Amino acid sequence: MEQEDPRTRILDAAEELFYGQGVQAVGMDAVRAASGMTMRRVYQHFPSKGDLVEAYLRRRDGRWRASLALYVSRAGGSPREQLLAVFDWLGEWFAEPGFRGCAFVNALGELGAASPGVVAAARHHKTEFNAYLAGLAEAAGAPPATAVHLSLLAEGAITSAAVHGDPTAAADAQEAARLLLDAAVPAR
Amino acid sequence: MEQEDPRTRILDAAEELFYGQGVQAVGMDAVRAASGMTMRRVYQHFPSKGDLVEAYLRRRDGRWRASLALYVSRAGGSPREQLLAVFDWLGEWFAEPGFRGCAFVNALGELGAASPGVVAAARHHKTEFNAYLAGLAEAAGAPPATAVHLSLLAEGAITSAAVHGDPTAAADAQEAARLLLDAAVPAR
DNA sequence: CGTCGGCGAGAACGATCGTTCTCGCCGTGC
DNA sequence: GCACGGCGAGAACGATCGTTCTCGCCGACG
Repeated sequence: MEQEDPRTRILDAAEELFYGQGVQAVGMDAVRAASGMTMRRVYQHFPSKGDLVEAYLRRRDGRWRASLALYVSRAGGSPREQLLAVFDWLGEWFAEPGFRGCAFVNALGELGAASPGVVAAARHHKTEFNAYLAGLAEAAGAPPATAVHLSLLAEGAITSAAVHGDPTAAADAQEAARLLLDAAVPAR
Repeated sequence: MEQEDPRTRILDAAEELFYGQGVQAVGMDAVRAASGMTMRRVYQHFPSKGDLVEAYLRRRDGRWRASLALYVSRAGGSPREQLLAVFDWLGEWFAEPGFRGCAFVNALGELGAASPGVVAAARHHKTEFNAYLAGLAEAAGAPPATAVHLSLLAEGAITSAAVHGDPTAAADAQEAARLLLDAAVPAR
C-alpha cells in the first residue's frame, strides 16, 4: 500500500507536517523521516525548502478545489442548492481531525512577508475559489456581488472554525448565505 | 519623544516585528535592537520569548478592541448604524500600511499547534469581538444569529483583505451586512 | 573481472536561534 | 576610601536549522 512515487511520498509527508505544525516549525529532517527517504532524495526532488513549500501549496490547492467541486457536483440540485452545498462541504472539512484552518492563510501569515511565492499561491487559491463561487452564483441568477458576499462568509467560517475549533461555523455561514440568496434572487 | 517605560518599548518593538514578519521569523535580538535595550533588560521583563509573544497578543487585543469601540461609539447613530460602522473601521484598518491580517490568526497558524497560550489568546480575542457584535446587534433589534452572521462577514473580510491586499473587502462585507440586517430587523 | 556511477545512511558545516554568562564600569552605603 | 550590587555591551553556549559532503556499497557495462 506504499506510494511508489518518491515525489508523492515527500509531498504527502510535507503536507501533513506543514499543515499540522506550521511550516517553520517543521525541519527538513522531519519531512525526510516521515517520507521514509534519504536526505539526498528529498533535495533531488525539491532543491530547497522553499520549493517544497510552494509545491505543497500548489498541490493542496488543486486537491482542495477538486474535492469541493466534486462534492458540489455530486450534490446535484439547482445552482442555488449547489451554492449552499459548498457550506456543507466546508462543514465536513472543519470536522476532520487535525483541521487547522486554511493552509494558505496560515502559510501567508508565517512566510508571506518574506516569500512572494507563498503570497502568489495564496492569492491564486482564493481567487480561484471566488471564481468558482461566482460561476455558481451566476448560474443561480444571483448578481456578482452576492458571490463576493458568499465568499466572505466562507472565508469567515474557515477562520472561525479554526480559531474556536467549532465546525458549526459552516452551518452559521450557510444560514447567512441562504438569507443573502433569498434577498438577491427574486422569487421566480 | 521616547517612551520611558521599558516594558512599553519592548512591546512596541515586538508588536511591530512580530506582526510585520511573523513570530518565528523574528529573533529576540531583533526585538532587543528595535527596542534599543540590552538583552538583560528584555529578559528581565519577559523571561522567555513565549511570554513576550503572549504579552504582545494580550496588549494588541485590548488596543484593537478599544480602538474599534471608540470609533463605533464616536460614529454615533442608531445601533444599526453602529453595526455598520464596524465595517468602516475595518476598512480603515485594512488600508493602513503594513496591514497583514489578523495578528491572532497569524500567530495561531504559526504557533497554535504547540502553544496553548496563543490558542487561548486567539479564542479570547475572537470571542470578545463576537460578544461586542452581539451586544450591538441586540440593541439594533436583530436576533443573535444575525450577530454571528456579521462576525463571519467581518472575519472573512479581514482574511480576504490580507490575502489580496485589497481593503475593499470591508465595503463588500458591509454591503452584505446591510442586506442581512434588512432581512433580520423587520421595518418599524 | 574491473571500473565506475549512483545510492543509502548519516556526519559535517555554517548560520541562526533562545538564553545565559562574563567582564568592566559606575553609583551608592558604610 | 572602599567594597559591592547592578547595569550595558556583547560574547558564549548548546540546540537546531537548511544544506552539502563523505564514505562504503552495489549493480551495470565493457
